[in-house]
Amino acid sequence: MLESFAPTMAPRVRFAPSPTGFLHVGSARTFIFNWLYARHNKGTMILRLDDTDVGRNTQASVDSIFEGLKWLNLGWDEEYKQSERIDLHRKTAWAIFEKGLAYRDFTPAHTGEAEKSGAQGTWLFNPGAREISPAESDRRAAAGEPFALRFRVPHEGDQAVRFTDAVYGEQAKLAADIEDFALLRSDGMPTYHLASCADDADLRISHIIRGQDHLSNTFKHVLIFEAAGSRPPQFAHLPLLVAPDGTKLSKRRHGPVVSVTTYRDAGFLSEAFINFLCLLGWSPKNDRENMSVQELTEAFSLEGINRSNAVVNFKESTVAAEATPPNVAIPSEVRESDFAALGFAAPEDTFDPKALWLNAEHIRALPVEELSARLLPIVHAAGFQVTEDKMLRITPLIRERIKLLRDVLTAADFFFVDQLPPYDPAELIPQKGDAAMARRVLEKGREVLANVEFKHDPLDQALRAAAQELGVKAGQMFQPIRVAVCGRKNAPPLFETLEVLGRETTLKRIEQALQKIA
RNA sequence: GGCGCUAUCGUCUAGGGGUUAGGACGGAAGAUUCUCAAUCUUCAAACACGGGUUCGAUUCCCGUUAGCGCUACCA
Repeated sequence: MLESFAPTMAPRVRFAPSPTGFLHVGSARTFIFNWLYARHNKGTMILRLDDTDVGRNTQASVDSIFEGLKWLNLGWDEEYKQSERIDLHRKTAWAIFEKGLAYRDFTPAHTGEAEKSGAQGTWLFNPGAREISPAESDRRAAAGEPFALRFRVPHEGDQAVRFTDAVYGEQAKLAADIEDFALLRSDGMPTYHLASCADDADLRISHIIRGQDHLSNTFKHVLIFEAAGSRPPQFAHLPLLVAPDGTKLSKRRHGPVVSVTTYRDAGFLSEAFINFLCLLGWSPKNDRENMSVQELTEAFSLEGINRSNAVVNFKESTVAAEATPPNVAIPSEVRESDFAALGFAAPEDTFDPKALWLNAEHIRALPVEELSARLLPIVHAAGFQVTEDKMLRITPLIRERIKLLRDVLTAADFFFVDQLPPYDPAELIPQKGDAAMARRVLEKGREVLANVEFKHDPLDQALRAAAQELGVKAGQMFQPIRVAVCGRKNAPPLFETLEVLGRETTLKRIEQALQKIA
């Protein structure tokens, strides 16, 4: 082959969402795989808005897509809008018509959904439409009669349309089984198939990496490319992302967990989210799982993509499915905080456990300064006043205790507030102890902590010595103090915590605890 | 209905004519520890079913079943 002597060209790939809904996780994964392929091969990443369906496009969808992509923070090299390229699409369609490979169909468009489900057998073309003579076709068109332009699929004989998919291998389908699909609608607007192929050819797309739901459409696309005189690009179809019940992801059925911004708002790190999505339908084949974007880029290849659908294992919120009337659309700006109101479970148990684990891993891998900087705005947004410096000292204490960035709010709350929220005084009572012991421990603690230096080692020594003096175990000494200063039993290590809290706050909270059990 | 695609632990996956079918998440148990978390150790858990081919199939072929996709003048 001649091509084999030519230097291999840098690939050009595209992500082509249609703005008819928010950016969902499946689309995000398609974007990521395209991006990874482009970067791995030093190619070009193109973003193209496939907005030819004017009736269903919304600005809100466009915004949602950009919002989601912006969070992913991967970027792209070129950007196009299909709606600005309609002349090209029409030109392509009429060129195909001129070659005799398309014809005008004056049959009125199917109106209802009636035909869809009841369709028995295969519909290939509208009766009579193919046979209209060129002269009559021209005459009726000139008379202003509306028509759709259809591709004249060669149904006679047993010729097959073929292509090789990088993931699914050799594909062939009898042309006789392919219907005469539309190129131009009766309003003159291009259909998805035509616009997509015309643009792919014009933008010199070398690899089309997209969802498997397009696998059977690809036969039509090959027909269009060939009719337009272009060589079809390399195709690579991705297995679909499905819900735990096996059905495709849908916001109405599955709630906000399918929207990219939900992950962002819940406190996912975009790099963890990307990592998670990459592991769905692709494998580096060396048992690596926790990977940075850099590592993913290096490891990515089309060969690692597998063929069966992958389940995003979030918790099915059946309550919501039943409680939410099916005809009530959930607004796209639904936030994690509204989950409960809508009947969805709390975020920590709705997300795929693996996504949560990866996020925790990525959080721990972040340098303290960076994690702290990411946490700060969340804390501020929640209405707490914390200095950058204090946050920097809190961060190491919670970074192994949070799975989502937002967990900072529950893991470190006692550092932020002046007055601890009310807690059960019974919590102050240590293991195998009683209220009297709790009181003795707190009184001793108050005495010791009034003088000791508020640094880890001196605190450690002083409190342990105090425990010995009182004849209680170290744990019995620490627990009442921990609850007194944190308001709960489960908290970061005591000495580090006291160090950050400082003497004044510590003593004040011990005093309050003492009053609680008085 | 037609056409296409898919089938390994609960989930994501590795593997491949002969393996104790590997890893990870999640689960269970234990160790460690001032609680929680993290960490470490251990355990349970899978080749959808039926036919071939073969000395031998989870792996190759066919069928069945199931799931998914397409079957629009949606994308």
